[in-house]
Amino acid sequence: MSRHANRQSLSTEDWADAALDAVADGGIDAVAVERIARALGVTKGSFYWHFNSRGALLEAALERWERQQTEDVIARAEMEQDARRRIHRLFRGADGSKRAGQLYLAFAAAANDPLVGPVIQRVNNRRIQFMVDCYLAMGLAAREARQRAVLAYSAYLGTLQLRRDAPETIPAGPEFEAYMDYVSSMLIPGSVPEQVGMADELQSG
Amino acid sequence: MSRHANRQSLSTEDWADAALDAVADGGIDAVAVERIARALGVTKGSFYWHFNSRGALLEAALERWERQQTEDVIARAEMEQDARRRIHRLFRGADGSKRAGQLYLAFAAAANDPLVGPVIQRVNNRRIQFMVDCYLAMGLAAREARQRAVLAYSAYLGTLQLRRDAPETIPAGPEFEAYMDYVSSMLIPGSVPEQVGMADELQSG
DNA sequence: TTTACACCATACGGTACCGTACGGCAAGTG
DNA sequence: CACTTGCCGTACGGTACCGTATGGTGTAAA
Repeated sequence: MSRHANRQSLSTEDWADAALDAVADGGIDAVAVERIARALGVTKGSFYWHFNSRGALLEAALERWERQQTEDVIARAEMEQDARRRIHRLFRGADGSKRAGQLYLAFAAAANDPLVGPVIQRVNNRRIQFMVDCYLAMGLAAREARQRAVLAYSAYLGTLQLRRDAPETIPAGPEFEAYMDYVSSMLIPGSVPEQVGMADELQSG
Repeated sequence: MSRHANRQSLSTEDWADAALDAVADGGIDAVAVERIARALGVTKGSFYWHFNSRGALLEAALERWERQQTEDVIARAEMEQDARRRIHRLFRGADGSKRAGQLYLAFAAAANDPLVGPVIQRVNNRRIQFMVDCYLAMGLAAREARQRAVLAYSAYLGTLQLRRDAPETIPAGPEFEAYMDYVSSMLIPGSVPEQVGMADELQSG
């Protein structure tokens, strides 16, 4: 077969990656054994040698996604010392990795699935906790840190959704930069919105 | 049959409503002819008398949803003269009607569907435009009105999603009121947070 | 070379869908 | 009373799934 030229045999990681690809652009229902097998150039016979069921594949994909999601957060945290710049970078992430957003939205849409639910719950808690810690590091009180983190993360999720469902509503091109600065000025404390806005105008203009 | 006791025959609106119920708690894939027929106490024979295909039912459900969504926005607009209170009311809507949120999230999750995509795109545009108008009525400049509307609507969508996928992250009970006041203070201009919160407490109590 | 094992193909039974064909029944209409 | 028509049930073919059973093929050790 054509596969033999590239690779001797498939591993469970190959299947999990293919499942994540399927989720990214077809939702969780796209995790279908025969369909992914076709995409990998094999048949079901191969799949059921590596996995016991479709649920096992979904579990493997979820585990892989959660792990690299966690690593992503940790990497983001270690990359920036300044808590303010950490949050700013997080928001830019909503623009950058399109696939990450698609994966989250696809999994979140299937949150009632007993396999998916706990995972996206953990992911959400971890990410919100990450933002709470950022705000705490900026000197905010516990209560306002949590409030602001929840609001900021909500805005993040909503932006993810708008970029997918109504991209034309989000300012594009150079306007997008100004919008991002505006969002930062609203959600990152230590500066009055109007003042920040004018400062940004001066810097970008 | 048992249905005969209640109603002589079904109308297309009955089917569309049943389809919306299915969407609300099963996603768009729950719009299955035989399943909804069972829920209505009939068989496919009835369905294909009223509709030509499953797509036609989905179209009817979408049309119905968009219409009552539009009416909802208009009603909200006419209910409150003060633009500031209009937005405040919108955010409280994220708490109130659970079904509305489920419907939006379910449809949005299927935005790549050629039937669904244009509809949720129109709904999003209309709702954002509504908020832009609110901010304009408050005296904001066009540019900042749009930026703030997009941010506020993003936060709204994200809150919808968090309430479904990780309800424990959102402050509950009396804390929720404080959080809502906090959100309002962040997204509604021209007022110091504490003042808005106390004003609402006085009017509602 | 023979044997063992990892890896995969083929073939099958079962379910949940969609859509079609057609038959039946009650209410109205001439 | 005959006859249409709105509404629905039944039966069928077709597809896309899941999961199982079983056989085949290459590679590597014995």
